Amino acid sequence: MPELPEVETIVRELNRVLPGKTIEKVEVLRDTVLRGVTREDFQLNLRGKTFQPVQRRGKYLLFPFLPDGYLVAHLRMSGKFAVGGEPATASAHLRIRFLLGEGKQLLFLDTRCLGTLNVVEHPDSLPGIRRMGVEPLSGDFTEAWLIKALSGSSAVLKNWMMNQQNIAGLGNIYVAEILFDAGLSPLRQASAVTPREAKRLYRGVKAILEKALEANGTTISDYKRVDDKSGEFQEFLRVYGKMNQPCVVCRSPIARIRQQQRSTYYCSTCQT
DNA sequence: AGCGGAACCTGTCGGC
DNA sequence: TGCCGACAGGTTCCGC
Repeated sequence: MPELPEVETIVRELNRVLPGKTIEKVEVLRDTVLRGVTREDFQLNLRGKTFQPVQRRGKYLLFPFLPDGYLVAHLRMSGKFAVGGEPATASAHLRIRFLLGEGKQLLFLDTRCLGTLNVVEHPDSLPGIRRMGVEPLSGDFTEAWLIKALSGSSAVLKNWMMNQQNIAGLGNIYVAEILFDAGLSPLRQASAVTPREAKRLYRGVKAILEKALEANGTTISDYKRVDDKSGEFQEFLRVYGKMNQPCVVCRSPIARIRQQQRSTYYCSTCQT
């Protein structure tokens, strides 16, 4: 489900309510969302902890606690957070409930149960975070970096963009939209992308992510923000999910192919 | 190194 | 109506 713009939107919304709130009780309704930590340790570690500002790294949410330790969450395909008033929430997909006092609560819901929650001393103890690539909205992400990184890879361009060890936080929707924006075929070899093309790609990454962030992310089927509102970027999608629909630029039908067991949508005329 | 396949789960949709 | 396969904003492990 969520990629960088969705996770960043959720982080911002959690930060409007969570900091300063203290966890009085943790209810685990589904053990399997806990990774590398037992239910007992999870509850013991978090009880009494006070939330600080939430952070994001790639698609991970980081909840730091003082004097040390982090709750680390990954939403995978269908995970969601919700902040509720009264504990009347009777969703069949409620997996973890954090009671915060005064009737307030933080809920973790996940239809498919692929999402994960973890408690660690430091986020880098998780390989997925330790090996995370550059943050595309940070100053570390530059044209020069992208040109060099692409030239040193033997991967196919779509796969390279999806790899979190290269650029952090991109996923199936935004890679499709970025490659369309840049006019580059998802089937290209990364190393064959010219510096001129890499600059287009760089601008595409920035432009698409910034616009998606401004729109609070994309709601296709069930992504919901913390307050249960939807994102609006789906109004701006040009290729993702548009199989056989006319390309907005050249009117030829959008193609769907398979790459790494995922659907890739693109215009074979505009993207070369 | 990088890719395909399978696995982790649940739900929905389209076709027969 | 019911069954069955395909598909879904993700990641990881295994084998070639």
